Amino acid sequence: MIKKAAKTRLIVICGATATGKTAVSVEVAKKINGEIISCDSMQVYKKMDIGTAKVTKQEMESIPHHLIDIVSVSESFSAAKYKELALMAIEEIKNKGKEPIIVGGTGLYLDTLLLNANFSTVSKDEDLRKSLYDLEEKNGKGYLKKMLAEFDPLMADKLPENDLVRLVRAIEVYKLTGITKTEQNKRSKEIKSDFEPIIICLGYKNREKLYENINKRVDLMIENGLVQEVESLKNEFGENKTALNGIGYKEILGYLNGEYSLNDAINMIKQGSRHYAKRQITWFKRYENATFINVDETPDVPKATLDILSKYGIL
RNA sequence: GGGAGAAUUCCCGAGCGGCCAAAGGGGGCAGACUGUAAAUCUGUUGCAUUAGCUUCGGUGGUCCGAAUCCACCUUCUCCCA
Repeated sequence: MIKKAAKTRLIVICGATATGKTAVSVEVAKKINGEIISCDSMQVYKKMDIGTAKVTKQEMESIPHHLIDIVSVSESFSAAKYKELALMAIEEIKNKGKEPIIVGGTGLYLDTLLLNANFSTVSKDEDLRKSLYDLEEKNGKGYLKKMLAEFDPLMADKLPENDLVRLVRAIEVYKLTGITKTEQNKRSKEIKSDFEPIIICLGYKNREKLYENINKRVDLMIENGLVQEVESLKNEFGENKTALNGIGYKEILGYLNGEYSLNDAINMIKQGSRHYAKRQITWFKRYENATFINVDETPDVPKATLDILSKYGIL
C-alpha cells in the first residue's frame, strides 16, 4: 500500500470499554516494536486503578505505556493538555525508532490528535462559570442561550438550552478572547492534521454480549477492592474533584455517604458503564476509514489486528 | 375461613366514560460532541409506518362510545382469624 509521504502514519486502537483493547495492544506492540500511548481521560490519574481498569504492570509485559498515571486527582486535566502530551510522546517514541500506538476509548481526546483540534487559547475560568450558572438559575431556563445568541447566534442556534456545559463554554470563550466560539471552531478546523491514522476499532457484533462483559467487569472491580480505592481517594482528596466524577467513583461515593446500598451502587455503575459504551460506539462510528473488528466473532484478535496493519505496510 | 385492595404498553407508574396508543420516569435504540468528555446534551420507543390495525389480567355485559362502569373468573397484596 502506498501512503502519502507527507503525513506521518499513526496506529490507533480504539473501541468501547471492555472490548479488550489493553490485551490486544500489548500483543501488537510486542510484534511491531511499539510503545503504547494511552488515550483515556481517567487513566491519566494516579491512584485511580481499579475503577478505570488500568493496565497492571504484569499486563504491560514490559511494553512502555505513556500518559497513564501522569496527574494527581487534585490537578485538573483537559483535552488540550492531552494533545500536548501525546504529541510529545509520539515524538519521543519515533525518535527511539519505535512505533507509537494510540490506545484508548476517550473519543474527544482521540479527535484532538487525529483532527488536530486547536482548542481555544483560554482555559476555564471557574468564577466566570459559576456566575453564569447562577444567572441561569436566577433568570430561568433559556437565559444563557439567549445571552449567547446576542454575540454568537450560530452557536446558540446549535445548542439546546439545557446544554449548559457547552453554552457556558461558548460564552466563556467569547468573554475572555473576544472571539466567538463559532469562529474559534472554524479556525480549528482549517488546520489539518499531520497524521495519517490507521484506525482499528474493536467492538462487539452482539451488543448484549458487550453488556454482559461490562457487568462482569464491574463485579470484578468490586471484588478487587473498588470501594476501598474510592474511600482512600475520598479521604485524601475530598470528593468534589472532577476525576472522582468518573463512572465507578461517583456511585461508590454516594454509597459511602449512605445515600443508597452497595448493591444499588453496583447496579448504577453497570448502567453507567453500558451507557458510556453506547456513547463510545456512536463516536467511533464516525471514523469512516477505520477498520472495525468484531471481537466476539474473531478468534484471534491480535492476529487480526496485525493482519490489518500489514496491509498498510507495517511489519 | 372472613374482610379490604390491586391487576396498564419491556419495567416502574399515571389515567378512572369520549380530547388515550394511553402522562411521567427507567431501560432499549439512534444521534450530537473542539479545554469538565467515564462529562454534558438531543431525538425516538405497540404494529402498519397514508388510510388503518391490535392493546390496558380473562370472559361476558351496560353504553352511541370503556383502560375507565357492572358481573363472574384468575392471580397477587394487605388486614382479621
